[in-house]
Amino acid sequence: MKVSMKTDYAFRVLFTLVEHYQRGPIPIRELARRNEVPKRFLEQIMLEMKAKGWVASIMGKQGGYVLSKSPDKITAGAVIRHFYGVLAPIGCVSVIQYEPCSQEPVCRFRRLFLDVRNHAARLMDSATLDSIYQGKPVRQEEVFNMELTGGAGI
Amino acid sequence: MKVSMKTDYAFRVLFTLVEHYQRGPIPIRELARRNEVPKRFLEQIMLEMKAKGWVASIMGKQGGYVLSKSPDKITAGAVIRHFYGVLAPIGCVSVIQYEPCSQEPVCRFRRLFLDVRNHAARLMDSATLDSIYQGKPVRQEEVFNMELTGGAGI
DNA sequence: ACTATTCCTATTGAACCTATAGGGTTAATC
DNA sequence: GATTAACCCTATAGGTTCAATAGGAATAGT
Repeated sequence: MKVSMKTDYAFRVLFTLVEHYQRGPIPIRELARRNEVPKRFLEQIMLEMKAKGWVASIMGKQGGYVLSKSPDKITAGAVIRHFYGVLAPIGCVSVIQYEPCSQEPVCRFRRLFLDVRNHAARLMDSATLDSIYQGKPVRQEEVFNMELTGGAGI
Repeated sequence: MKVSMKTDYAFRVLFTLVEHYQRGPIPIRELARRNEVPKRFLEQIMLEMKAKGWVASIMGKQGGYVLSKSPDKITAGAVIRHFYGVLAPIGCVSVIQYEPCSQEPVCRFRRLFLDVRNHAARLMDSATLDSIYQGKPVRQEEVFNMELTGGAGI
């Protein structure tokens, strides 16, 4: 998959807004500073998120951004799908961006990609900003433990 | 993830070689024709696969490529990891290409990406060319069925 | 010698990603 | 009503990666 910086930045900022849910707007300057995101770049990201209806803006002095939906109504899948475009590893197993392939009738590895896509989709779409926010941050040691206990290196 | 064309082409050709396992070499020209891969591009791919020890070459006239390992000894994970580089959705959950991130101590969505990575790794590394070859090709209808039965669009 | 093949390196063209830039609009505050 | 601090919009630059093409060298069967 390899998620883009835009997706990463979007998530960072969304969680800052979750923390301040219903406690007034936060200006881009502050969102950028806290999450180490280039301010000008973040402007574009915020406009996109506004268009998606995830955040609302208050213009003028003392303005800023607020979360415009309840944190349990925004899924990680929606965010990733918007900023990254598609989660399917290959076009022929994508539902929203299906691409025909001449090899389909004889293709042998499609099943595998379909399984990966389905699991990713299920996880991403059942995770909301709220449920993620409740969960504990993951430390790097757990990644290595995973490796030692059977997970393969990736 | 969005696997590269190189990965796609590599898989196509590998399965052609599986079909002909222990039945003599197949020239690139033929591999390219059958799998609709640009011949010159395939040359590079074959050289990489040779370096990885998956295929062997017979030079000169009547030459070509053969699978050099048993089909149950080559995993989909190995192929994807070589041609795509990394399956982890984000550097901070990658074992083989870990990238530090200043946000790690406060990051809330890492767990999700870690889960996606782990499941993908498990599937990819337990699937061999042989096991995939035994399975039936997947038709597009199944993808849409998945959509209707709860899988989200991706 | 001829021919069909693999081998190696370079380069091109396109697309995408990240970020920056310039200037316009809105509204609170003094 | 001027000032100021914020959002809004479009364009574009610089870098990287991907996909493919190109030219030719090495190898070996006939």
